[in-house]
Amino acid sequence: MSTLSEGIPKKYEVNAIEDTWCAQWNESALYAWDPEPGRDETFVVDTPPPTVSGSLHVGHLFSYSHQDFIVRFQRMRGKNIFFPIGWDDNGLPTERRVQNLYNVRCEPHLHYEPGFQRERGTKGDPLPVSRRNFIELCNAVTREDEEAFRHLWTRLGLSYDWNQEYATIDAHCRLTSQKSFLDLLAKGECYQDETPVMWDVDFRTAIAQAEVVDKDVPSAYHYLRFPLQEPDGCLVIATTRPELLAACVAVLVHPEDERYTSYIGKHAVTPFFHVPVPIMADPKADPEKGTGVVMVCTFGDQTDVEWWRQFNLPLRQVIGKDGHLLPITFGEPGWESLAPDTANANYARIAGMYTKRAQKVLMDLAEEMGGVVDRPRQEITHPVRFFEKGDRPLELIPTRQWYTRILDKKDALIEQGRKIHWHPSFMGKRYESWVEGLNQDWCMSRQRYFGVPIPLWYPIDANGIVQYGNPIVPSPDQLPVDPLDQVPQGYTEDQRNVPGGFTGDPDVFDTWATSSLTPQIASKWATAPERHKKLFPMDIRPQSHEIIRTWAFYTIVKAYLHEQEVPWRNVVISGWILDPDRKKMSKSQGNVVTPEPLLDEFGADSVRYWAARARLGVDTAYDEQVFKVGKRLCTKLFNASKFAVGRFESIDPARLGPAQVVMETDRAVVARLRDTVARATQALVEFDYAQALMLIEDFFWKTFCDNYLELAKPRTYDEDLTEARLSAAATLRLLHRAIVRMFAPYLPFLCEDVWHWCYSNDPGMHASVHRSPWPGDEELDAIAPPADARTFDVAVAVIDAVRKAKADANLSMKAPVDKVVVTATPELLALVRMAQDDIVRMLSIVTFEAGEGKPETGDVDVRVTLTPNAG
RNA sequence: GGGCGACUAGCUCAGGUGGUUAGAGCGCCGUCUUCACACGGCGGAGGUCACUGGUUCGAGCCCAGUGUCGCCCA
Repeated sequence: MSTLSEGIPKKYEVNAIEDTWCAQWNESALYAWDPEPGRDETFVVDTPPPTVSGSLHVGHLFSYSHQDFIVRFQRMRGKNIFFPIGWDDNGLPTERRVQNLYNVRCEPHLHYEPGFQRERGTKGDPLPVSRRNFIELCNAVTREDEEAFRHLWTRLGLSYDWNQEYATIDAHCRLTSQKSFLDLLAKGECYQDETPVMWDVDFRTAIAQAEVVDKDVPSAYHYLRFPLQEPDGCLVIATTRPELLAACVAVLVHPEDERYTSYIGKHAVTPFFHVPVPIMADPKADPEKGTGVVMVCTFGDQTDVEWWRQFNLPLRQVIGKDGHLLPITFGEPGWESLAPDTANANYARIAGMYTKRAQKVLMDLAEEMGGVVDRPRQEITHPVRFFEKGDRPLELIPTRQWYTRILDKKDALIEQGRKIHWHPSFMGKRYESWVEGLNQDWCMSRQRYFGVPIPLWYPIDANGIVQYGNPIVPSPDQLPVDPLDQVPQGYTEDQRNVPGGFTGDPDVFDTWATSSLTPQIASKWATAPERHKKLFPMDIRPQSHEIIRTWAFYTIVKAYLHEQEVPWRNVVISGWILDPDRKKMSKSQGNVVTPEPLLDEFGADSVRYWAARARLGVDTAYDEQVFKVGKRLCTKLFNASKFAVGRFESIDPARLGPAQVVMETDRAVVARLRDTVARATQALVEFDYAQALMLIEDFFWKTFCDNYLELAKPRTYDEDLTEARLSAAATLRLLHRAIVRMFAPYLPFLCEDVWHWCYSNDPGMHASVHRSPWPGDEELDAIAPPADARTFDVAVAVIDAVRKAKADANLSMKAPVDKVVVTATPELLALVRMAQDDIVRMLSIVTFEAGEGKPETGDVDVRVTLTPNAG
């Protein structure tokens, strides 16, 4: 029910309007997608599923509003809208939230405890829980978190089709994600490899290049003496990671570095551990860096990995998956030492420590011993790779992982990016530079729990060795499958993890492996091919710019690998909301503004107005002033609507058709409307909702309220239904009906309410403004054009001059004017005369003279004689 | 190191294909209240359009540099 069912409300009551229409839209399924119309008539959105375990902040209101402006406009253009919404709940953020909330830790070897309960905020050591209990907690928490988002999205008036709701951990998403993997596996695009991978020691999982960030951190070069094995003497190496000394497998110099050419082919001996390592030459050893001698460890950095492969060096793994130094014994195979006892004694001082601590202990020992440190360390700052969500530097740890081939497709992926329209266009460059910089295939397995399981088992041979090279694939009707819970065909549960039996892959997919399929998830690629064909590729992907390298990139990858298609025609990139000091809002910095109080204080329409003022791609500093401006616009629109509607509502709408618009000023203002509609429409077609809003707002406030309404007002007070009064009333109705529709994508609540005051039963219109047609030429063509398009501007020029005279004399705008003399060229004078009656009545002019002549300044010369003692 | 973007009134921002005295909102100053709105109307002050060159009859807009800030990539 409209708040207006009992008539036009006296006051603008934001909350009543919002509650009414939220409920009404939901009940009538106003935004539901219709599966019948063809692809051309449909507008399809690949909506970003928010990470529900993240904190809500105003940035969400901002970018999600942007999508809705575009969608609501397209809906009014007659498009059948496919606007799904999902929740990205699987992955680390949720796990971390559950760990903190319940103070638990997942221990996969523990048994499931049915009916497990745990108080939140329990203190003490984290409680170990089974994998299944942990996942149950994750599911419970995400359900709550989703509810918070659902509530917020509804309040904000986002026009989602809630029938299409999904969550990236639900059965359909798991099925889609697993089917995608199996499809790529069959195509030969996925492979497993046991090779050094970037590893976060706290989360204890592999991660992919896309999740790595470089951070500048303070460090130091430590200069260590490596005695030579054959002749006397020593080499001095500079290293930032002396704690990896036990993992040293070679020493490298540049082949043309004359200082060291004579050493090439000989052996150096590591300090502390007395392990002889070959001295080799390679151009990648930089003579300018440190001493020009570099030690190769397994593994300190990516170059170590390259040298290790290139020279087929041995593997000496000293860093464990948890980041502590592993127990090792010198003297055993692979750990040969010239002095094993000393080596073991030295290593015992650092075994089991985190690398940072081990470094300090080892260097203290070096100082103590003497002869190892060549010169004082040199403090530097250098970039170190971190997991974007991690706190400790990444290590390179050889582990078995699944990969998707992307390095061999860089050119094709860049080509795909060029087929997509990026808004703003320069964002496409970010995609390209990311693809150009790829140096690893996509590692998509994660050693975590709350994710989509990798749908594979592996046979175990009679000796108990897992045959990873020969995975057992589930049948399509088994999906989604959990290989740790379910059994492959031809096996029984009692064969799990025993020789001659099988084992399930314990890992889950990278969360992006599933999120990269949001188009396929929404279109139901895996289960409804016909529906998929109708929706894919999609029209737009709205998102923000920090996830171009992840979400946009991976989605393009998947669409290409599966169907050699682009996932969408357009990407629309929202900027960030920055704090007033232009810093990024983040929970850790404590500068986050929470959304619900803002909606309480200003109302959804005002908050949307604030979002609409920011162009695509432009970061915007948070400024509460803009909410107030939005609120003011809403109030103005309410008041102007109330007044305008009041001027014509007593007249039968059938008598206010286009044919009644006969006066020149009326026709002239309609010409202005036509121009505004054309420009705003063009802007919105190009996704420039901010430009469109400016045009609409300007027309509404200046042209409609400040000038036309005042100019036409006196005529609407005529007692009889004169031609002049009908013309004014018809024009007011026409302009206002268009204005309400043009504001509707931005201010959906207020506009819907106003719409129901008088337009919801109009022929050709829908009961809801949001399904009514966007104003267009067909509608405006019915009004005869003005004699001259400039009439309105000329009238305003005269009005402004009289207003200025009144203001200068500190008079009320309603004060009578004795005399106004207008001088203009014959051409413009004709226009003045056509607007003369309106001007005279509006400004209470007693004598109005218009004469031909050459104006001293401008096009129209206006001389005003004020009435003495008036006002 | 390479790339991208920004730099316009005190603040936040607009300024299609270069064309007369550069715009808005907020803030500020003045003023106006029976007859939609004081969350309003009207008027006003306020800018060497970061800087230096160049192209042009003419540049905030085009070109080449410089600077500051932010981001992306390595």
